[in-house]
Amino acid sequence: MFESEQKRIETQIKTYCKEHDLPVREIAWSWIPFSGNWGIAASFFQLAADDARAKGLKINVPQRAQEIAGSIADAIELSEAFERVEAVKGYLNIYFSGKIYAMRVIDSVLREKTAYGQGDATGQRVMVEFSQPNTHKAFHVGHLRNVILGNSVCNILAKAGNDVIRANYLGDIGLHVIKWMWCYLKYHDGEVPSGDITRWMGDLYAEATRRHESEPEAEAEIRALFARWDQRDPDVVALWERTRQWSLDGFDEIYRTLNVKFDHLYFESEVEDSGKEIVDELVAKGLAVDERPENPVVVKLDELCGTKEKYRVLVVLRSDGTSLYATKDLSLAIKKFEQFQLTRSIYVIDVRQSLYMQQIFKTLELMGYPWTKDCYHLAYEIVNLPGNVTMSSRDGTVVFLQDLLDEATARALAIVEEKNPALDAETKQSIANKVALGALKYSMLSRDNTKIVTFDWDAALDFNGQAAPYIQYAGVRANSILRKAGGVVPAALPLEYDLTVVEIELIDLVSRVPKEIQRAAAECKPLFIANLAYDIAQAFNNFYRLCPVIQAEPQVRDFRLRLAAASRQAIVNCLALLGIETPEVM
RNA sequence: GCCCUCAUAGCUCAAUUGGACAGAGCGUUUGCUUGCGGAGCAAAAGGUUGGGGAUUCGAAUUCCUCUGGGGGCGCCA
Repeated sequence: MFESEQKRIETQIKTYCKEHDLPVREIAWSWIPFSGNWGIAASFFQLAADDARAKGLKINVPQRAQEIAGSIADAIELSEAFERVEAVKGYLNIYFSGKIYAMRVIDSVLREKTAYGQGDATGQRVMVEFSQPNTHKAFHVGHLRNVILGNSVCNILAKAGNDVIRANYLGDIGLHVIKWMWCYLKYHDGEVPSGDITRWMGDLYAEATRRHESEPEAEAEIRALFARWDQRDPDVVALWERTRQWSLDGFDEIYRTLNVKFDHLYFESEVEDSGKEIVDELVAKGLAVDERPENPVVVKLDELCGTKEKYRVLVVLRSDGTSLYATKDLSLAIKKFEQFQLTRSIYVIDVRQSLYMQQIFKTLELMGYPWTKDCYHLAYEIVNLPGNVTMSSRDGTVVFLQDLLDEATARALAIVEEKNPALDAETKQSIANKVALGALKYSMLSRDNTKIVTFDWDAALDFNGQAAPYIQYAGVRANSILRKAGGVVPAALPLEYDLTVVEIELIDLVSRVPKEIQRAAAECKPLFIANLAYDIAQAFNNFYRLCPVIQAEPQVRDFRLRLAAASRQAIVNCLALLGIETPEVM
């Protein structure tokens, strides 16, 4: 908001240091705590310590830092954008001119609207691969975190100024698909899915797994079917195409419900053949060892890298010549960069794949691809059930996505009925969807990627406290004020009264949106945005309680209307980055 | 055995990336609606940041070590 003025002050400080024989260093600005007034702060401890070291002096650092801050405070000349400067406990605090700052923040939010927070174009093209569901399998709450996180990271990266390609990589072939088809042919031939497609597919997969374990002849039959697939037996291929489509239709439905879109779809089946060529190349280059048919084709990474028990061994092809996950992933990585000229490739995959991802990247590096340094595994922890039980479609310990969504929406709808009985049914349903989905998404995005989420029905369906509905509600309240005031946001106007502390805090938080977006993008952490959205909502509720808007005198009223509109916009923008919609009423 | 990861209020999590008094929600206790929407607000109680050491003017944050959870480690994905 005050970048140019800030630069000028930095120059002044550096000049002062030069003139007074002090070390010159970059100034790291931070916010001033204890809000009430706002501005920027820089500490001088480091500078004081460096100075003492350089001159061989023994000093009390905090005291010396305070002296330096004090004399800089005296020497500095402020433009009218700043109100005052003071030295406190070794910090130099420079307070913005409240009125100018407040106007700038609100004006820019209302001018830019949904684009508020949009960063300058970085020229970077980033592909984010996420979701990666397997066809012929269930889609449960454990898969939800990936989709929600990946989607939000895409939103944030794009908002930060990157050209983002949203990619999905579907596991449409492999042993699990063959197993599914075996069970289908033997026990369900001719059946078609009804109702919830994904669940139907998932149930059949669970049955296949059960039968595979209990029926002695299963193993041989499944292997025979795999062989027919490998020969591209037309009947098997036709069945595969038909059943695969069922899953894809089911996934489309889920993505539509979650409001998630992809720019590009990759299928495992399309990189299988090229993957096998990569394996040949690896063997030819001496990077992989082919000991078939006794052993599979492996890349002995530790031997190649001179490391011990770090990268282990990557198996790239089965001894019978069929492909593995790694076969296809190597090929896919190359395809991505060639196809889209990426500057960065992000894989949103759970933390259990960390070693595997390192192996893939290392192998590609050994093959000589210079872009492997631009590949990044965004690891997140999994969603467990209470008692540290991992969700597993095989063991039937899953919470189905649809069940969760239905339950959440039903509860949200009941509350809307209670709060807003006059609304028409369609509006109520739409609000319930936004609230329920918001609550689920927020609960997964408001904690660090490295933290395990323990799924708990009550926690997932709690609409109170630090949760999306609280934030949405703040936006709705702002909307309500604006509606009552005639639905028109007043044009920009000069600020003619002294702001209260709560207004200042609110404006301060609203002003942080662009910087937090950059920070969240740099670290792929939607958490930062989730926290900020909550802080803004909380500050808005304070404002709502303490600062009358509609009954205020005209000039105050108009400014506060603008502040309410800006607050709502900031909330809407932040929630949008998390993939959460803000309703008009709720 | 090797590697990764987590440990902060009774519970679930934050903490501007090494800075100013470690903050929220839930739960507990006590209050607040002829006032712009109570899915809200205010107050109280709750902490030796798992233990120990090191670096630093300064450590929840970095390093070492120990303890305790979770995960991964040659033909699953």
